[in-house]
Amino acid sequence: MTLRLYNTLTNQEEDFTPLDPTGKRVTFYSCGPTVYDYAHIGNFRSFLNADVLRRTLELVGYEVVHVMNMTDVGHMTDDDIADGAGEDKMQVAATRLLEAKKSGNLPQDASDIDPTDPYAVADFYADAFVDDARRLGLKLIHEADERPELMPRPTRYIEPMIQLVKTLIENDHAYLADDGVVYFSVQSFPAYGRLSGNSPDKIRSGEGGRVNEATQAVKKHPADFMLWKPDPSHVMKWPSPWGEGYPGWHLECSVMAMALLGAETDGVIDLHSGGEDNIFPHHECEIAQTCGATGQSHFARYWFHTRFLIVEGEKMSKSKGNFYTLRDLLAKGASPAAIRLELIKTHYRSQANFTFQGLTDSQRQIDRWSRLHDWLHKNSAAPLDEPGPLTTALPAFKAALCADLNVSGAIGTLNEAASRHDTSAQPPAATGAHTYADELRALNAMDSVLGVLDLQHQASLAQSDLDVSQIELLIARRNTARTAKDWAAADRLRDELLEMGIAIKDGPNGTTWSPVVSS
RNA sequence: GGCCGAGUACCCAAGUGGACUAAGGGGACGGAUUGCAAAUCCGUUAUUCAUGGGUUCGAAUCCCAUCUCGGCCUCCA
Repeated sequence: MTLRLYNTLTNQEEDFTPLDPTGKRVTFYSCGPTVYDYAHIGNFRSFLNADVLRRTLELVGYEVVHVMNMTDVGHMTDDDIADGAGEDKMQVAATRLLEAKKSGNLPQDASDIDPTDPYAVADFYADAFVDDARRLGLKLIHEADERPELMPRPTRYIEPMIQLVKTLIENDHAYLADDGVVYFSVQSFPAYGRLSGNSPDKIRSGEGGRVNEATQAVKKHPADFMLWKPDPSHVMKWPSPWGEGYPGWHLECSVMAMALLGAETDGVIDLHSGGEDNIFPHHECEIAQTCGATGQSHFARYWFHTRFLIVEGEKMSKSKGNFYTLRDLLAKGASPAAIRLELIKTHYRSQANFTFQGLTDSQRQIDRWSRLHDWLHKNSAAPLDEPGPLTTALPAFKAALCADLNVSGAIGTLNEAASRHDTSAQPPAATGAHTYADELRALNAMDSVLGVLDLQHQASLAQSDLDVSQIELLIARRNTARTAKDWAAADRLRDELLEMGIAIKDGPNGTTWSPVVSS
């Protein structure tokens, strides 16, 4: 089945075919997090969509080499290209950690880090990101346990960055300006603007309100962007032919993608993903740098961008109080599986609205799929006269994903099939050659892309963090009261559990419980 | 000012010219079940797709205009 994907480069949906002559291997680079702070759920929507794309590629039979960087070079808070004004971001992070340490608010796992060491700060947030990403089921994280090079760190690629800058100067794509900074010359690269539509003649310098007048003057064109800035005062700095300083922030992706994925293809890779804000300037500049050095017509052949997430109908911002990290949501009792589903269920090219209602919806959805999974597992030996509904629906599920990752459509086909199984009853009598194990396989194939059932299973194991014995004691006392028909006492115990954040359900096979999510 | 998206039921969200008398989930309502709830199971819930025109035998889907919302135009996923 051919995957159709929207390519930002051409502004249209295209058939996806990899560069690999055998048509099997796909090279995929994702712009990952900056590690100056905890990643928020908007970041994770982008990373999760990349994960869904990667899993879809695998479902249809490709072998994916997926790389995601973790940006640990300390950029500036007002990082306009020329000047790097403002504070060093790594310095800001360090100060934040130092203050937290003084006030005793430092997270448990950070109590022994040295906030004055920028590498330690970066490591701290990088580790936090890996933990978060693991909880949300990013497949890449598990691979990176064995192959850490799949999650490269720019600070370990400074030398090839310097090499790239040298090459660009030799090719007349870059120049050393009067302020000592090396800039890329956008006018030397006619394709500049192809990805974003912001060609040099269309760019209104300073329209975004963030450029520095003084630095614009030394550049040949206002859109020229920094490749190397000498600055001995920067927290993270390295020697270079242009003085001690730091690299331009677009450089890392070009260098690491070429080194890890494009070594045998002259720096050309199949797929590159990021958030919509990466289109310009970040990815535009990556293309210019990379192609300027390789002479190839393409850097990535397909560009995949996820739209922004808004929260409760509004742009997410700290001042509105709707800014959430994964940790914030977990603290409110949301499960990683529900968060994952909530973040992937809206088409990646639509703006998604994250809501607590949606989180509840997603959790219920997952509970139903889990119940179906358990039921199929329990009855896996039972025969079916014909291929079951999930088995029959699997091609339609794949087809939906192949239509530019129509996750909602795919979930629709799954639900339609799922509703044809009555999980509250025994499987109907049959004698055919098919079995419920086939149905289970189909469900698992679908979940290999959605990636929620394993997370849900892990979460139910992790509930042992709660005081289970206390909960079970209260439930036992309540059931004793119920047997004695002491309804008042039973209801009091139920309320008590609810106050602890535990909802209980009396089923035909006894009482079960689950944590309540609060908004 | 330039470029790019979006507006489908109470909410989330598919569908992008003909099997649409518009998927799926949540909610709500009715029924089964229950000490009462919750959960579960069954059923019902948009003659209509922001608005106004147009193209067409046929439009939620194409075109034009209008309104509304969002993003990018050198911090940002």
